[in-house]
Amino acid sequence: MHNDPEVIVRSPQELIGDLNEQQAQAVQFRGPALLIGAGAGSGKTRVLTRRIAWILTRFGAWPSQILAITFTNKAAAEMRERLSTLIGPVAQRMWVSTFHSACVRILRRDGERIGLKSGFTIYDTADCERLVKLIATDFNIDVKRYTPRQILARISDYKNGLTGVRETLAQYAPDFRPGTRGFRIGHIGNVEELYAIVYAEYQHRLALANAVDFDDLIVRTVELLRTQPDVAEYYRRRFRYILVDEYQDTNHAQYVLVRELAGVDSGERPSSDAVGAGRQGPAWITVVGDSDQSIYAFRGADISNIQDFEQDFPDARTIMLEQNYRSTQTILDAANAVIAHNEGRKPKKLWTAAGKGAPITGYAADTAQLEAHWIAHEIRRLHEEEGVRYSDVAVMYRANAQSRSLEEGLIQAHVPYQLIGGTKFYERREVKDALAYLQAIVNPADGINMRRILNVPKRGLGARAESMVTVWADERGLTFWQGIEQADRIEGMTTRTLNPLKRFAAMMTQLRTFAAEHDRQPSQVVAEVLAQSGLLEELQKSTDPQDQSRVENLSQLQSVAAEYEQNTPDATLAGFLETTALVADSDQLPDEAEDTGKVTLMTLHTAKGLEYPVVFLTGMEQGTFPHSRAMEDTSELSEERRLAYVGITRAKRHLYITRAAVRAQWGRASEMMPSQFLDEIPDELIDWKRREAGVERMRSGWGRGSDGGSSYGRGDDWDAGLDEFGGWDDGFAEPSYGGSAYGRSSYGSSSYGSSSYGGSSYGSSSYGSSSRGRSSSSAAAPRFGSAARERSSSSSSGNGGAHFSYGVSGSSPTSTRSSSRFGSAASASSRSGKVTTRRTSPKSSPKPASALDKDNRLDINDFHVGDKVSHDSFGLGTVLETQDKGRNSIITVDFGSDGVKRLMLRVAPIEKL
DNA sequence: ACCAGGAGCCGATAC
DNA sequence: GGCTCCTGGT
Ligand SMILES: Nc1ncnc2c1ncn2[C@@H]1O[C@H](COP(=O)(O)OP(=O)(O)OP(=O)(O)O)[C@@H](O)[C@H]1O
Repeated sequence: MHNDPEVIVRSPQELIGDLNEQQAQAVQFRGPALLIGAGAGSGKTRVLTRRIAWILTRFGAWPSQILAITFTNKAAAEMRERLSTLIGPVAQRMWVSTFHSACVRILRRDGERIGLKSGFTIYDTADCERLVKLIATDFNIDVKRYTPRQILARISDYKNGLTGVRETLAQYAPDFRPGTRGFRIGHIGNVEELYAIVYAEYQHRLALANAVDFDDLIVRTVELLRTQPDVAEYYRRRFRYILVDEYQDTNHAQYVLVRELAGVDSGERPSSDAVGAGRQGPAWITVVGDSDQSIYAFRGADISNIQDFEQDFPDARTIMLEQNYRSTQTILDAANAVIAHNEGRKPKKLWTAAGKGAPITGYAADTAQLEAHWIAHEIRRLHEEEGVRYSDVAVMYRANAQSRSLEEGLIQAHVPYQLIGGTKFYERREVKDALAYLQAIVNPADGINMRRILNVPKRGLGARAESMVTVWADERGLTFWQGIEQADRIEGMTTRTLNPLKRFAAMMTQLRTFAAEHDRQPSQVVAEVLAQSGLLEELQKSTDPQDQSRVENLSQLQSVAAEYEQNTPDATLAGFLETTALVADSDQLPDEAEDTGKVTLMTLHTAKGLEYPVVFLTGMEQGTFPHSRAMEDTSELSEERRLAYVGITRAKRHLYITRAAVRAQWGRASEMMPSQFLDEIPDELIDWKRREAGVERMRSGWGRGSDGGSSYGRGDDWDAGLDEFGGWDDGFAEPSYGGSAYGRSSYGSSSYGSSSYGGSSYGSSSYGSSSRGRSSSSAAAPRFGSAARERSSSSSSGNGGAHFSYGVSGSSPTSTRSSSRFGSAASASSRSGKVTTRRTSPKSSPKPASALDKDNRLDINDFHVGDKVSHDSFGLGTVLETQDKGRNSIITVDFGSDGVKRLMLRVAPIEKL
């Protein structure tokens, strides 16, 4: 055995001594293909880490021979961290990363071979949408009918399934040639034809722009390996052990990637004398996953990858882990009961030695606000009475939109929290603008980013200028940037446009020179861009209070760049941009050991792989969770159920499940029925603090109490007051609790900003993973103290330099106005579940008419000065003036307190009284 | 070319 | 409640 001298050799005892029988077997397993299948919390990740250490020390592998794939950057950093303690600092040099990061690395090295130049740009979803929109406009495609989103989803499906442009074209549009100028889509007999055409053009333009989208990172790497045998050979020799975590959420492209990297189909024979995978033959593959936790089908994850593993890989073995080390029996029972409702799965026997533990606590609130209120106060109670640390509590929800009311509840109760996900820092407009400059500098062929910045800040280069350059450049087969460079050769260009164009070109050239000279100091390039472009200046001059926080975001961007620079030995501008493209929500999560003193709020999806002593699953309602769009279809519903399973199994000791009887959405209130998942949990596991909401109780009649009412009583006194008095009628419009606490005062300061983006979110933790150690963010010592202080002080932790607070404005709470929407009762009893509840009107609009050809057929001549009219949003008004302009007639109405409005009659939602 | 205001459209989950 | 598109006016 030839161990890497830098690897600390661990004894078997150290590596498997504290594992159970199956775990130990999995760690030591010798063979080309191993699936560690297991239920939640059975130690899969732990086993995977130990197995890596085992391979290194017992099979004599070198760290460079290992490729370990995790689901998130965060998980990669954590695994690397654990490996460091096991085998020493060499771990930092190992390939432990997500599929995407690994592929970027491969493509940066060898992408040239398939036409990707080294500075290639990674488009995010917004960029891709812009590109599709551009194509759609060029091709005369009705984006109302075929939304860019829809088209992109289809393209993504193609890619995840490794279906290439050539195939789709051959099948659906054999005559189309991408890049044909002046192409217009005519009558499409077949939607597939349209998709195929856009897909082809989209790929064509990506190639011209030297850009890739997220899916391409995988797909093009597969292409690279498949078409360039010597490159494939290189990686096959190099990676002798490939390990993949969360294998149930891999898609087809990723599956093929693993196969290609491992050389499973190369037909090469393994060296017979090797202890492990040896030097030749297919690499040894270990995958880890739980089919019941597959929750990313919507982005192509294919559960059959894990289900068929044994058939797919020669000599594959499966080892099941069955002991759960995380949760109490009660929590496991609930999880098992729920997931048992999914059809066509192999039942698992998962057990725990932990004992029953506390019952699950249930709570049915009247509204989402009250749900949040109850949760917040319960968390505070746990903290104050039971000494639970805030950072040991997580609040989870199905969709990001739900976080708002929860945040408000927590703020009111002075519970410090940290929100993970939602709108991301790098997606903010000003940050995206600055990044677009950087992209355009690194890769001027990138037309999307170049176009984006052409007139940001305003330079008098609008749509006309843009299209003139585009047309001229297209005709000559040049890029947009080349068009700009040669703008003075464009005919018919006025000096009014030409001058700013030339200035723009000069500025960009200058910035490019600067960037080339300072490639190792991205932060300096950022600073230069901010100054030279005028981005900063425009915002600084602005009086809009929002722009103040935008300035701070930009300065934050600069400190992020500085930090990247410090933590990355071979820092480059392109490298920096790459890290910004690949950040995920989960990167905002605090480090494992860290006590932030804050409750964590996140979606169920981001919660995957995590664990918390106390978990709140919120919004347990039909339509919310399971989500309305997923309720019709069995397979989507199954996925929702798996998501519920994931959620439940995040809890170690205490699980809460809550729901609201009324939830505001689209500004309207809808009645929500209890989630069917609640019915699927055995009732005796749940201690309902409040089983029915006020509305529901009123309907089923007071006298009877709740439907079988086992545990109604205890703990009810607290909310009894709310129920009877604040709960339903008054309480909805204007909550009676807390007196005037609903007021603005508690929103003051920077609480929003610091809790969302502050702390380690975008500072240290984001970048630790990209290279070396995690920048010692351990400096952020846990602080306790008054909740309020905790919140406002947190913004200064971590990164040196600019802390930023993010606009407080516009986030004032609005108590939902109900306007009697639910007088018409669905007489269902509260726990009947199982039925679609939401009274949203069925979407049956066949052709959404564009606003252009919209006409309410009102005649201006029917209106006279002094007439009373009623407007959908402004209410009652008096006609002041009418202007007969035919189709574009204008009516001026005085709406009293809402002011005087000039309305276009054709589209105005008004009615003559 | 740019701004303001109005209307209508939507909206899951995310690398 | 939030975002984008549209319009008319500057
Ligand atoms: N042999 C063991 N002894 C004690 N604790 C263990 C053992 N194995 C795992 N654990 C603990 O159990 C918990 C769950 O482990 P881990 O996160 O690896 O599970 P998992 O299978 O990846 O879970 P999930 O699939 O739900 O994300 C962790 O807190 C881990 O430390």
